[in-house]
Parts: sequence; structure tokens; C-alpha cells
Amino acid sequence: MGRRKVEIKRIEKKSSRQVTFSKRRNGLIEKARQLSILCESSIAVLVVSGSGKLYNSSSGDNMSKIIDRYEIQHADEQKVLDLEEKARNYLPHKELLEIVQRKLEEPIDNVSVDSLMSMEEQLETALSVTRAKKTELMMEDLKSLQEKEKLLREENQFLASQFLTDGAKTFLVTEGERGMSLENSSGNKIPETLPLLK
Amino acid sequence: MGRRKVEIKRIEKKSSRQVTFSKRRNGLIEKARQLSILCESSIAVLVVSGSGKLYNSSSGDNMSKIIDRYEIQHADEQKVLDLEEKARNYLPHKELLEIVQRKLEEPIDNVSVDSLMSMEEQLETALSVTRAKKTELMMEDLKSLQEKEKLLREENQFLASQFLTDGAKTFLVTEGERGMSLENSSGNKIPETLPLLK
DNA sequence: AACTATTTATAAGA
DNA sequence: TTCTTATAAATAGTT
Repeated sequence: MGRRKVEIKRIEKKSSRQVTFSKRRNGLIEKARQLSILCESSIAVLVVSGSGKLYNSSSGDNMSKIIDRYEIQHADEQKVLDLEEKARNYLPHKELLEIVQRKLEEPIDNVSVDSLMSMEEQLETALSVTRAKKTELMMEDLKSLQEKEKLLREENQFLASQFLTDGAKTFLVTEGERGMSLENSSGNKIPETLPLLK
Repeated sequence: MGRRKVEIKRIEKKSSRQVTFSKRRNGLIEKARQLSILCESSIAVLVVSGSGKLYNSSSGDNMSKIIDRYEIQHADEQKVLDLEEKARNYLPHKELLEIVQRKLEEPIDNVSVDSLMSMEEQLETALSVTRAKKTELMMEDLKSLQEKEKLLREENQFLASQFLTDGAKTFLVTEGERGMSLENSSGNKIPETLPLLK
């Protein structure tokens, strides 16, 4: 539908490619809108241009709902298991960031779209891995703090018992409030400190 | 583009609506494919029919990658804030699970597709809420443990200084190892305990 | 950003 | 559903 028939293959001339991209992208989104109205359906269109810019439209329902719908259907398809394997194949984050930094310092002409796309993919994977790592680190922090608490508590007990032995009892009469009752958010009661001094 | 012009509004006749849905859906997906090739881009199309059936196509990149791209760009846009509102509007988890249990015990004929879809939506929301809650609880646990650590440490200092006051110094000569060096997983050195006794 | 010659999509009919 | 075909709509190349 134009002055001449075009073969469906990459348009080489950059300016024509950009004009066609803009025209056809609008056309596609308009078609989606019409279909959604004519046939009472929900439609999402996501377009990522060669240069990485994202265009999206949703009609009928909002984007999140439509994507959720897709993700339910493909819930266990891969995703989670896939992640660990990716983590192994991809560069460590630090190294990755250094490469990105170097690429950004190069003159633009020397950076190919392909290398930028690959970079983008690596960064996205890094993000997913980072999120999983966050939970892991939080669990470690919790465990470490719980251990420290135990050690301090033992030391405390020990010091307190030495007080009794040495007969230094009088000055603590008004210090009862220091033996606070603590509770963690899992609801486990923690024994009060210094029971010997109460 | 047909025998006559059609207004863009819901097609009332069910059979025509279905035929049009099928034709235009194929047309839309074909247009997406062409655009992706002509202009080197990645395109995802998700179509949910009035009856809830999902049709999807992706070209250029796979569906997950395109959706991830969308979600990265819209990470904080709502999602988290949205979640709290949903949590208020939806049933408590326990009640929800009881209803699902009851539905599952009913003979299949009595359960409508609609009610199953609504159930599915509720369960998904419950899952999202649960995940967000997990992080929140972990943060609370961490904070609470850090506070407890501080209090115990203070108490420890206090007890130790009292030892000096009371002249009970001899029995701790071999206890130096108890003043362990601890480090949390953020890399912050924590001052050693009982410096006064070293 | 407009124009318009053509191609393409599709509505209705079979 | 599938095919046919008249017609509407989209768009390629041009201005």
C-alpha cells in the first residue's frame, strides 16, 4: 500500500527506516485500538526500536493486567530456573559495569548497535540476579545479627554473675528497667536480659 | 477496507464479531512481524479475547525480554503503591484460600469460568502482596535486631565499668578472646566488646 | 508534515 | 472455516 510494493526485509537507508518505523508503529497501535473496540478485547502492544526506545499501548485493560495475564499462562515455563543458568554465563557485575563505562567513553561512531544491545541484555540479567541476591543478603544479615545477640547475651550473663560473686549489688537497685522485654517480628519472645539482677 | 466502511464500535452480532476478531487479530500480528523486520525492532502483541483466551506473538526478541524491558521502565511507576490499594480491596488470604477450597469441592459443572478467573486474579494478587510483605518483615527484623544489639552492648559497657569501680579485676585475665571482632554483611566494622577489659 | 498513487487489509457474500 | 472480490484503509515515495 504505497507507491510501490516493498519486500519485507530490513530497510537499509536509515532515514527511510525511521520514517517507516514511525508510520507503521502508529498504524499498528491504531489497529490494536480498533480491534479492541470492535471485538471487546484487551490488547497490549510493546515496540522496542532498534535504538532501544520503548513504545507501548494498551487498550481494553491496562498494561499490567494484560502482562499479568500472559505471565500466569507462562508461569513455570522457565523464568526462575533460567535465572541461575544465566547468572553463570554472564559476566560478574563489577566487570560488566567497567565495560559499560569504557564503552560510554568511546566516540559514538565506534560503538555498534549490536554491542549496545548485548550490553543491555547483560545489564537486564544483572538486575534480575541482583534482586535475588538482595533476599539472600538480608537472610545472612539476620543470621549474623542473631548470632551476635547470642554472644553478647552470654557475656552479659557472665558479667552479671561475677557481680554477685564479688558482692557489688547495691548500685543496681533502680536499674530494673534496663531488662527490657524484646520481641522479634516473627513473634518469638526473647528472654529478658540480666534476670539475675532483678 | 472492505465492502463497506465500518464504524469503530462494538460489533453486536456475535458471529460477525468472531470472524472480524480472527481476521483482524491475524492482520495485527502480521503487521507487527513486518514492522519488526523492516525496521529492526522487537515487538510484542498480546491479545485477550472477550472470552478470556490469550493470543500472543513476539518478533525480534522473545516475549519475556520485551516484557522485562517494559517492566524495568515502569518499575516504580505504580506496582508497589498499587499493591497496597489492592491488598485493601481484596479478601484476606485465609478467607480466600477457604473459598478456593470450597470451589474445588464443588462439581465442575457448577463452577463458571468467570468465577475461576476471578479466583485466579485474587490468588495472584495475594502472591504479590505476600512477596512485598516478606521484604518488609525482613527489614523490620533487621532493625529490631540492630536495636537489641545496641542495648546489649551498652549494658555490657556499663557492667564492665562497674567491675573496675568495684576492683574486681583479676578473674578476667584469660578472657580476652571473648571480645570478638564482628562484622556485618554491609562491611561495617563493629567496635569490639569490652575494650575496658583488654 | 502533506500529498497521492498504489498496495494491502478486510467486510460481506458464497 | 475458507475463498472471493469490491471497497476502504494504510502507506511508499515524493514534495
